[in-house]
Amino acid sequence: MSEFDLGKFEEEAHESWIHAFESNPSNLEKFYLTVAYPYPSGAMHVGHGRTYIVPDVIARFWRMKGRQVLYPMAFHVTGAPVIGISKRIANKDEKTIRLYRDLYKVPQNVLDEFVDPLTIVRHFAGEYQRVMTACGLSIDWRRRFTTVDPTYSKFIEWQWKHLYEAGHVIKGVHPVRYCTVDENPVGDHDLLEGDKSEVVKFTLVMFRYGDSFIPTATLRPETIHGVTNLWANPTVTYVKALVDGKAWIVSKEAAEKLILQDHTVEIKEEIHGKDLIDKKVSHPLCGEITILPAEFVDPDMASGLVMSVPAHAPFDYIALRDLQQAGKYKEIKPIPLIKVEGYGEIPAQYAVEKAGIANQMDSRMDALTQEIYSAEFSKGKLFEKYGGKPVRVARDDVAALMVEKYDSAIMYEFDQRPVICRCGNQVRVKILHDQWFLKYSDPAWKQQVSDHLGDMALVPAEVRAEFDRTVGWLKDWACTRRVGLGTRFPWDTTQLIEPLSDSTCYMAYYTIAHKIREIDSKLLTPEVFDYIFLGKKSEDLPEKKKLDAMRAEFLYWYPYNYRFSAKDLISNHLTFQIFHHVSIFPKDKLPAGMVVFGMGLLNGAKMSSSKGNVFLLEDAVAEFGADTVRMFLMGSAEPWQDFDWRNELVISTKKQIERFYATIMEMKDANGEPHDIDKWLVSRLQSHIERTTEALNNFQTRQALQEAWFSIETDLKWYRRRLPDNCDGSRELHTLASVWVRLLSPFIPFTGEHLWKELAGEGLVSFAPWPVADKKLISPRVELSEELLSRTVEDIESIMKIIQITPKAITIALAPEWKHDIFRTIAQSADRNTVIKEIMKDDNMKKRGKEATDAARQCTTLIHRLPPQVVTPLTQEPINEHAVFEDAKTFLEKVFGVPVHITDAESGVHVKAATALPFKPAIIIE
RNA sequence: GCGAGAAUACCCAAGAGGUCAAAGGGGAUCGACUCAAGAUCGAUUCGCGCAGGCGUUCGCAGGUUCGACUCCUGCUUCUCGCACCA
Repeated sequence: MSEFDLGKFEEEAHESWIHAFESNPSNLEKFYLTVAYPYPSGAMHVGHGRTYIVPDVIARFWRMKGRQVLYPMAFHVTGAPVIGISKRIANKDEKTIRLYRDLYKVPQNVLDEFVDPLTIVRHFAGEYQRVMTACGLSIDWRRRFTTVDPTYSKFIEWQWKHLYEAGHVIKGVHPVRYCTVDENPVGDHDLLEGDKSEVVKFTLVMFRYGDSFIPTATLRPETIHGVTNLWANPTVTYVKALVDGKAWIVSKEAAEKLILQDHTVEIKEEIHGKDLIDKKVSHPLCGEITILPAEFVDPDMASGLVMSVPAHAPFDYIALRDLQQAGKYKEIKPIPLIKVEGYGEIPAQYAVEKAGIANQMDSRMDALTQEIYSAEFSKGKLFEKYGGKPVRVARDDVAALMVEKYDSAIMYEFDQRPVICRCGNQVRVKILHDQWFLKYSDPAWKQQVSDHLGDMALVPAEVRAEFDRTVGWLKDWACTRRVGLGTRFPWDTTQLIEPLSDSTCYMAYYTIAHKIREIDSKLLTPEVFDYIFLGKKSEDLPEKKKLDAMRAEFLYWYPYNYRFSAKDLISNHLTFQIFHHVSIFPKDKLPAGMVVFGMGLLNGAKMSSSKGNVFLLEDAVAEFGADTVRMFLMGSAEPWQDFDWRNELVISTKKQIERFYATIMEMKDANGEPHDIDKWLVSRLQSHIERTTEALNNFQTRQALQEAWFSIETDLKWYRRRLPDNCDGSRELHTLASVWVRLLSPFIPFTGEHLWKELAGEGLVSFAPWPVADKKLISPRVELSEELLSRTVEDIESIMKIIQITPKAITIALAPEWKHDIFRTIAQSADRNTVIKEIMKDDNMKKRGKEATDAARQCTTLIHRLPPQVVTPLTQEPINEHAVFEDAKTFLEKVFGVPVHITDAESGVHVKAATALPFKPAIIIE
């Protein structure tokens, strides 16, 4: 007998699996599943393990169910992260080098090569494939590709041609967060501070000041009619600069910002803030006004100068009031221009006084400003003399008018500051030109996506709401980049296609990936792909025979059945791919389903490579064995739940596999004659088969393991207890072993292959037929009898525990026939309130009086407590309780070590016998 | 802040109005087998009970119902997402 040695099983299986999972179109029905391809910039940890093992278990399950299964894998290497990594390594960044050298265990000579970004992804792509293979993933590796392969780029170009022609790709101008030191846009994850900041759009209202303009930044251009003065900060240094050839006065900071926002700026002279105070300025829409001093004016906020509307802005109101209380500028009065219900004549005054705010420093000022702003925007209306329009309309109208006729410009600014880049520099808003977008905001496109989403199978069902919301929420997506790896953008080859945007239809590419390599990428025109994927014929197609083969391959496999991914991708990748599919592919080739995963924890904390809180998958496989890792990951939570990796729990998983191995080895040679209890074991096995199958149909790996592993094990324990003395298991055990190995082999395929060979199974267990429950072998009678017996044993045990006497004998007294009648009547009756009356009408029962009503009440309680799958068959055809206990008498005596008597309750043995009920005999321990 | 989901005994977790003191697993404790350890098997794991029972529980506070772990409302806490990033 061979020893349990996972390492050896792995070696054997790998040998037999070479090329085994390469999958081609056939007569069988297909099952195509994909998983989000990895970006290989580091080593795999156990969290990655689950991402790829769940689909593998499902793939193996469907393969055994007789489907032609395709599970492909590729590597996403486009984008910028790896560029940053190589730069950091080139700059000898200690932290990065430590991560790669010590945690990921990259040999020094390889690490030296990492100054080239492509080397990094090539190295780790190789590592990924090696570790994935070690985990037993049944991947068709012939189809492997990377997203920088020339043929893949051709595929992307084809795809984008279609998106462009459909009007989904548009060119625009876009304000972005920009670091002037890095000379690059910065994403949220690159920010040290201000990661919640948003870019807001200010209108610069241009006041005339001598030969210059003073631009004041506002979000409320419609309030121009209520401007009473400007605010300048007397402590700040302003500059006079030629902006696009015109003289502007702005803060120093603003001058720098304007350069990034499409203006030419030439600074002429500095002007001290205090020199602006009391100067006159004018604007055609409000006439001549004065510049007043205010320290709240922030030079780093937009232009550094603001207009004052004391009637509608609490800050302006208070600042003016403070000055007036000091006896200055008494002649200035707030000019209201917006009517808003519930805020009196002058809303800012009303709100400030109502809140009892004493001065500018009050902490409630921001909230108050926000309140007035919202109230006026949603409910406010301009006075008739200013046009009478609602604020929400007037705002845009006035802004447009100002830009058109009164020299106004737009200035972008953050809604909060500071915003600091990872490099420590202040982040600015920069306007990017020639920025291209995918027009996800297009309502018609959204509608197509929503419609298809409704037809898709989403697992678990709860994620549907999040998908729906994402489709509604998506705005235009900037889809070109200036740095990184990737495919050139066809309409501006200085730019690259953004890495999420090149990963939306590659599931279709898998179907042809191994064949398209044979064609020179220069020949891969859009017409070639039109033919392969859309069946569009055109003249002069190259390599027609090969194209036909690819077309056939695509038609066979597509659409994919299920896509697997972690839930954090719902709001981008998973939704994007539906957008792209509905735009390019015909209806019958659209994605069929998705399975969304939960996240992984390590010892209760989030896994994070940068924090060092990772356990490498390769180390886990080496330490515990691939099957252990697989079974642990599948059994610790359902795929969509978060899971937690804990080494001490993994160890006990390994013991379980070992126990399974020992049990199968023990059963494989069993060949005794079947006993009564075998019928029970076989009957139970059928429902375990059914339930395991059902669970895997629904991707419930944990539930499936529960059924296929623990339920069967529990049954076997009872079986062994019930086996007569000196009896070995029967030949039925051999059948059970064969079924059991197959049920578990999607989870533990290495052990599965080994045991399958031990059982003399045909071929590989990976391709063995999935067990099917045989209804004929299910015997409810037998199961019910065992249920009665085991319940009674439990009862006896629980009584013995309490009474603490050493029993000399046990008597089991069975309920008389008339109690069975009552039990049946109650179980079958619809109305439990009147059923007792019904029963008592019977003369036979009347005679028994209280005894009968008591029995009826007890039966009612009992029926409530028994599961319906017990009650229903009992009412249809009662089991012969006497026979059950007589047959099990030897067993009972063995268990309890005392003589067991079986008798009828009414034979007068004991007063306690009166408590006997159907399915619940009275127990007398003496 | 906004959107989506979650909260069950020592831990993980099943549970979709009466089958619930609540499956299963883990851990722990006790016992059996062993010279011993490991493995395996059995028992216990909310409290109280010398007869199969009773009492109190499923984040917190209310509500609906004859009856709620399950439905509704509010609150608290946690996870994920909120974009130009894989």
